[in-house]
Amino acid sequence: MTAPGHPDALLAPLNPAQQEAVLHFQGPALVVAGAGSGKTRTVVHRVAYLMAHRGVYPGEILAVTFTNKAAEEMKGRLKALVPGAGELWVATFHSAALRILRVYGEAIGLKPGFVVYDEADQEALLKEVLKELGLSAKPGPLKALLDRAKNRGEAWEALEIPDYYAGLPKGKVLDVLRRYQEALRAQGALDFGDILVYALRLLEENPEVLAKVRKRARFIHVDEYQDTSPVQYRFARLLAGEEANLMAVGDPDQGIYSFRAADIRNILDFTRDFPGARVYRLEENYRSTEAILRFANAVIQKNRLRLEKTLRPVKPGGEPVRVYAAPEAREEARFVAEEIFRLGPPYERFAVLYRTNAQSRLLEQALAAKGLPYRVVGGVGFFERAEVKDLLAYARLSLNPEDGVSLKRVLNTPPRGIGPATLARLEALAQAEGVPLLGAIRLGAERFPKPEPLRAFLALLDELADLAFGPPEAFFRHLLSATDYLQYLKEHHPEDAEDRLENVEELLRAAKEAQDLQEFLDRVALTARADQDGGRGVALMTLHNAKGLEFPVVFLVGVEEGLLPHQSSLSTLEGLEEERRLFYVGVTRAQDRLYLSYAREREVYGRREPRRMSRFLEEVPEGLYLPHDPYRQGAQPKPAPRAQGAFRGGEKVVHPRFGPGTVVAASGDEVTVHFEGVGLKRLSLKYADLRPA
DNA sequence: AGTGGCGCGATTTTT
DNA sequence: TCGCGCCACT
Repeated sequence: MTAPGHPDALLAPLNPAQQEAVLHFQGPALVVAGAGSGKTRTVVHRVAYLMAHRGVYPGEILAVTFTNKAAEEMKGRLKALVPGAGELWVATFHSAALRILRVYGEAIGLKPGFVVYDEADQEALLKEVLKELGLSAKPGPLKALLDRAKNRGEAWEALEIPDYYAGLPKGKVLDVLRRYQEALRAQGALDFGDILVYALRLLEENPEVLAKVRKRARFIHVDEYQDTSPVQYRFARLLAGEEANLMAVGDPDQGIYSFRAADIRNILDFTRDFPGARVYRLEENYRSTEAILRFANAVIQKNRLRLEKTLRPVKPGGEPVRVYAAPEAREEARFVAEEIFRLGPPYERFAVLYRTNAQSRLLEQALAAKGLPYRVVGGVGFFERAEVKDLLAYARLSLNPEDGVSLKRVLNTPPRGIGPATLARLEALAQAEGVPLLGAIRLGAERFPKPEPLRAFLALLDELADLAFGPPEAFFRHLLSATDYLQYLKEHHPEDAEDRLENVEELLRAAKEAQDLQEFLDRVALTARADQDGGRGVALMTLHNAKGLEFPVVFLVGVEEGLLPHQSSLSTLEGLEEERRLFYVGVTRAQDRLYLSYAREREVYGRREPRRMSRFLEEVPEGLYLPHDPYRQGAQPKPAPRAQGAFRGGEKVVHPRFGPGTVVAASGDEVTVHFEGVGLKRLSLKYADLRPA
């Protein structure tokens, strides 16, 4: 055993390739880390090593993760490993950028109370702009255009827009984009894309700010580097500066965010962009069994745009991958539920992965029908509930009275006699006087024949503004009582008032933990739907949300043409290859057991459509999986749980997870086995699928 | 001001 | 098939 202070303590648990990466000190480095190769572990140990043995202060280290959840996890692991880890800056690109903007944003003209608009707010504002310009077009495609421009850091003019887009001529499209951006600025609001664009501009235009931030980021790690967008790339590169103590970690085979302008060429070209970069390759896979890994390797091999690499299994053997062809989608879902029921608790070990959110419904129904507990990760999020959004809108408005989207949301919620007619008059007044909507309300409170509702509303806002800098919980408590909001919920949503009241309670609980309202709102804005998990039971999620996670048993459903690869991806090779990577990501989430399924018939928009097996599955050599026949398999209780006393001391056995081992002791249902490289494990024969070697 | 009926579009993925 | 927006009606 090595003393904790000794360098070896941080290296000992790692394989040689991981150790090399951990020992990397200065200059650029690329860690090509295959699925399940101990990527996070390596980064965590590298950070710890920098602190413990290279004299780097925690306050000089920045680690960028893909989600807030990943950031929390990394922080937790570091705290357990080294003292002083509390000072580390671990964040997503967006939260890091927002933090910079909160501190230094005034340098580029941002007002202190600026708000962050989420997708729904963004869409609401776009709709307003369209209405204002007298255009009828769908906000969706325009939003996609905005996102693309911002993620790439390009001006509108540089965008490739067809002559007609979203039903509008190109010139009008540009008008909308410009007007939208102007409206954001006027109300002191940033959308998601702006956060990075503004932060980048701030750093580019203000050398003294850049210098300060660089001091907090002398050593930078970027996780999931294959999914960085051009703006994120520039952000990281700018922070890294000449010294370029930048460690990029990722796997080109897992790049699945091109729709967010992520480009796997960022990782493929890393050594060109950062001359002299060292490359470390982690190809040993600790997660999946050999059977799963051989399947995964066969899948990804078909891609052309990639760096050649083959993951090597650490866990030999394993259950064969099973493929179930269901006659139709409901039966597919039933099969999943049945199989989970058969394998039994704990249910946290199961994940059901799918391409589109819409697929979750049948699965939820099937699981519920069997009484199995489940959680949908990243579905309609808590912070997207109407009642929660209402209360948050009041909060944003209290910090930033210019926020028109929030103002309109709460103006008549709960109803207080300021309906559509009044709103129209107010908007006309605002237009005529050239004042913001709130200003028009002030004027209206003087001039309108029925000013009381407006005056009462203004008085409410004043009260709330006074509380906006106090404890968030007190703010919300006052808001609830002043608006009689709970009563409003009970009256207007009698069917599900209980749920909604509970959500309000939950919001109050969350607010209690925040330091102030501003910090609370920022956190809410950047909390991904997938970040709020925590529940128990079978995990249901999209393939995108499954990135970075692992489960003992994985069901990947809807492995069929049109769904995976998705219909919309078929026109380009890049699109198709990204779908294949998505499939690969799903497959490599599985530790011990992997089930794939598809339906021969599925309802699409209420129409029954024939479907067929995904080309990705057809590409895989037949020997790498087993067709699953539920009428033979499912009828039997279990793949032979071994009878008690079936093993004797000294006997050689194989475990699907731990690999080969030797039985040390056996009594009744309990067996103690020594596994090579793992150590002693006590197993229950009822659950462990232990076999004679 | 609030409710109820009807028609149409939606589903790719999300920080 | 379903949820939302729009419109008409009370």
